[in-house]
Amino acid sequence: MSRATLKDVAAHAGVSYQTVSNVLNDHRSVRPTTRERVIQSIRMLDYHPNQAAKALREARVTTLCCVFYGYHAEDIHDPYHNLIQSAFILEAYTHGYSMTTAFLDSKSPESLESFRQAFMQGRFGGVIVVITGDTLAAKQVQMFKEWGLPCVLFDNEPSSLGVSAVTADYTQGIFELVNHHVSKGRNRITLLIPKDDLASSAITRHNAYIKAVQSHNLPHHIVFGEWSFESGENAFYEVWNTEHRPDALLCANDRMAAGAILAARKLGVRVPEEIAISGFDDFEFARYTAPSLTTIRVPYDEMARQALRTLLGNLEDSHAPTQTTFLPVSLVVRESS
Amino acid sequence: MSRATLKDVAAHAGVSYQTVSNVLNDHRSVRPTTRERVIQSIRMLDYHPNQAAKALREARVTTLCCVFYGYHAEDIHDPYHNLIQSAFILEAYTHGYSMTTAFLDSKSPESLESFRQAFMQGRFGGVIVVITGDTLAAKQVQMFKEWGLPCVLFDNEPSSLGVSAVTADYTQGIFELVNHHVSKGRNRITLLIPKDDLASSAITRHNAYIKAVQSHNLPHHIVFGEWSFESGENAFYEVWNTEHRPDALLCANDRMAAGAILAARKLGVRVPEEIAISGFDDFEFARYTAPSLTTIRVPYDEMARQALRTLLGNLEDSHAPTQTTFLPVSLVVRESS
DNA sequence: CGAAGAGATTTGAACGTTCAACTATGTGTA
DNA sequence: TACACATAGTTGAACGTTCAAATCTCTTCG
Repeated sequence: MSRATLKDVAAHAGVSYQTVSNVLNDHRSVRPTTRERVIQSIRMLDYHPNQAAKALREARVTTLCCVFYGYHAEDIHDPYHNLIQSAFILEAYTHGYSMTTAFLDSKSPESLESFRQAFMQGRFGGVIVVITGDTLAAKQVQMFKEWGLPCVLFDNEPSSLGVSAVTADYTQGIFELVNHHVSKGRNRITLLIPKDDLASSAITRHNAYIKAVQSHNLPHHIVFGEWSFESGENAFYEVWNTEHRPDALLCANDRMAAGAILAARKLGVRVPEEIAISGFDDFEFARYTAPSLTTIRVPYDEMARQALRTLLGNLEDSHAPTQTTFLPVSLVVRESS
Repeated sequence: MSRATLKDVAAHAGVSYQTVSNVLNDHRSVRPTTRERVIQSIRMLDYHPNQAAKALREARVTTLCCVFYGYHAEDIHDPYHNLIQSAFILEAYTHGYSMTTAFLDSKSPESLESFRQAFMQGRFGGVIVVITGDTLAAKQVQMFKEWGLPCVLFDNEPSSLGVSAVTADYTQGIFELVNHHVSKGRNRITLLIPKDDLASSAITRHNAYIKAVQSHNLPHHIVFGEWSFESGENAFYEVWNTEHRPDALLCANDRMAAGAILAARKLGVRVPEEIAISGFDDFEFARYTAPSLTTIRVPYDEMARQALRTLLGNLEDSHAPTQTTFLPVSLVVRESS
């Protein structure tokens, strides 16, 4: 019933347990015939090396942790987290690692404490940090470094934190989007973006927008929301009834864009005839909206895989240089523009 | 730099390492003054018991695994998985357990093999299995039992598998929904539900629908889809142009209902005047649709917590009786009906 | 044919914890 | 005073693995 150990395999193959270990890690040379015999025994006894013992002896954990910051119950429906998390898990698997998840809130000291405890207990050996809209979180990342917890930032530029990061080329995406709207004859392009809680990825989009419209000698106009569907809906009502009524609304994510499209329909405003609306993410529901949503496809899955590989690199060589990777994004034109 | 161990604490407090262990597990009696001294030392040295060593000695893993079955890349956007997974993680945390995730496909032997390997390596000590639309998966659950892997089924009735399960009272939900439609004067109520890949939760909804309409002496009519938004859209086109044109379309999940609502709008069919449309789940986007969606709220988060507690119960006492828990659901009436 | 040296294999110790058995100390009872 | 006995604390072994050093077994060559 209980699982086979090194010694069981050794006894079965008629060698010492160290020889079995040598075969497994091909550490010291083993005679081919012996190796074959040991491998046979491993198969027959269905032996699998005990991870706990390995971790104890090697002082190396093969579990990683994905940290979601600024994660409230309402955010739970967001495909964003789901998508990247699955990508982490699958990529970790292929490298022989397990993946755990933690939800942190920079305003809750207890959540940080229980996280630290888990780390100190050796439950995971490295983290990928996903910060969405939690500006205080960056300080805690600094703390991770002090703890000696290897760390890679996801979808965030590390500024001066001194940690590696993987993100996408949002500047490129915004430029493509603005160019697209301009090419369709739009010249009153408004940006809808969250005001508070500006994660660095949002700051990047904000700055890129201003540069992009300026490059076409167009005025910039910004209206503020907060990432949610409802906020997109409200922002549309607000922006439609001002002197700045735009002919293109560039929403900083797909959810707000979906809200704006609904608001337009409720007001009887025709999209894209009277106003073009675009999103940012290219989640599944961008195809559901009526009209379907023009947006920027962000390769979150590829970014996640890259982040995981970067983290593994840091684990192997703790003095690896910190690096920031930018992945390209692409414009997806649909009916809404 | 390296972490404090039992011996470090013992040396600091001037006792033997076993005494420290006794304090931590209050196993043998320790004099209050000594206990206090040890606790002080633990604090000062920032000691945290090493999980790997604990797991090795106790042959007990404090990591659980959440298994998603029938999980294809396209399903990744589904709030369903996201929601329950977060609930698992949070509940596990409060009990001192970590949570991993695995994606299995009953048609892929490799995925099963690498999963088994992870289990044999002692990466997790129990699983919660989430099967959506993978009829072969049930056989693999049987296999888990043979491996000695404690297991709880989520959102699925175990039929004769002999494992515990947590699900919701879908029969109640369907009855409430049908009664609601009837109370609004509807008498041609059609069900939209997947045909193949019938997870037991879908079978339950299917049977409940037939009983419910029969209880009102109404005819039953069923049209088949496959859980997705697109399938809901197509099903609406199909059902609208038949002799069986319904005045209420009861969709087996929210996504199909959202698709149906879009299709109705595209055809210029007024909802709910000409036809009522209802969903099942009550995910966030049920509020996004135009009109907003009448649906059944399924307490997935509470179900997840319950499933995790059931699993922990099985772990503590491996001879605990298998039990199936049904949680109540509730009708949420919105504009679409 | 004996010694050197490489190759193959074994033994001992350690990782940090818990369990079992053992020793030392104090407390009440005959 | 001597004894039993609970209480407090200690030491030794084990969990399953890897690393370091030690031993054994061949070749190969002077």
